[in-house]
Amino acid sequence: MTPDASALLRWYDHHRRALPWRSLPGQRPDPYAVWLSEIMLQQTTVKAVIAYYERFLTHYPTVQDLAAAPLEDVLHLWAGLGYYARARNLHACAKRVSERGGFPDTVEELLTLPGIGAYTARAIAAIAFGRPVVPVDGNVERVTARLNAIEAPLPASRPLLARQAALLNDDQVAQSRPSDFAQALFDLGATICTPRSPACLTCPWQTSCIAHARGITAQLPAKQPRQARPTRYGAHFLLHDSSGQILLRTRPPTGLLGSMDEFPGTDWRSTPWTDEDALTHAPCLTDWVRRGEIRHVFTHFTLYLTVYEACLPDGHNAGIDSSFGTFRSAKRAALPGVMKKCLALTKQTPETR
DNA sequence: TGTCCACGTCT
DNA sequence: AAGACGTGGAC
Repeated sequence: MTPDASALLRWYDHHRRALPWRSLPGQRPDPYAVWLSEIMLQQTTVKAVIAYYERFLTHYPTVQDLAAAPLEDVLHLWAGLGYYARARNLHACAKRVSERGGFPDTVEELLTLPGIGAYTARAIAAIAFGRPVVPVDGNVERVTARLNAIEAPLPASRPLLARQAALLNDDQVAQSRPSDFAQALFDLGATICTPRSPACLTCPWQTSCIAHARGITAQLPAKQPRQARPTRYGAHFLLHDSSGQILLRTRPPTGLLGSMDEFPGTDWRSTPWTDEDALTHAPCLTDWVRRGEIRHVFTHFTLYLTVYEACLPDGHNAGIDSSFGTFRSAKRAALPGVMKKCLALTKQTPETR
């Protein structure tokens, strides 16, 4: 049976989270703000997003401002948030939206924009434009799996979960407040129906939850075990010049860390490097100091990097091949988290960064 | 230390 | 259409 949308909305009216991209009750939301927040929230927690969201809005108050900015600047602002294809798509999407004079207000049209898929199209349509659709994110999947006690493991159960989630909308009350209903589902998943130890005692849908009745809430949704993450190894070289700049290069525009900056280094292979072996890939022959090792976990592999550092005496930077990059300010670079970890191992003082 | 969260989109 | 794609925090 369909759970009671009224009960959820009553709960939401009292317990909604105050988030920077949420307009006050009764206020019309800014589609730009909704879109920006939804792109940032893909695969990323609210806590991590808030500071980035505020900085983006300060730098680019409108979608036209964002569209007019160089991609470099956008990537610099995004650096550290991860999944950098989102930033590249964000910029491309801003240009499209700016050209067409605003965001489209239907799921179908939203789906044609870069970086907007099934979830985000529905989230924007519901939250910004009041379309009666249910965006299905990880929260909603979890709520749905529990409400219906769906024991089949993800990802195979995904289509079924999406169909069940759509049924939540078979309720006049839900359809009368699509924006609040969608956000109420997110908040329920984030604060009550949490992955571990859900707070069923205070859940507005407790009485219609089959998993709760059966006592299997914490085990749902079931997941297919993931395969082990392989390990890779590399070495990177942090070379300072006499003016406090550092040797940096920009990665290729697609693929892993696409268009982001990095310190020159070896490739990332499945066997460790010896110092001797790694140093043959250094940008120049000099007194390299081994600063240590960092560990970084990507989605599909774990990476160990050895970090070497050296300072180039005056007037020696001309001898470095351009394939190793150029001397630039690390502060202004678009450094992904893994490169920031390398930088943190160096001996330089914070103000030189 | 290692596992999970974390579907979200694109190719 | 299965795999690529980051990060940080909870436990």
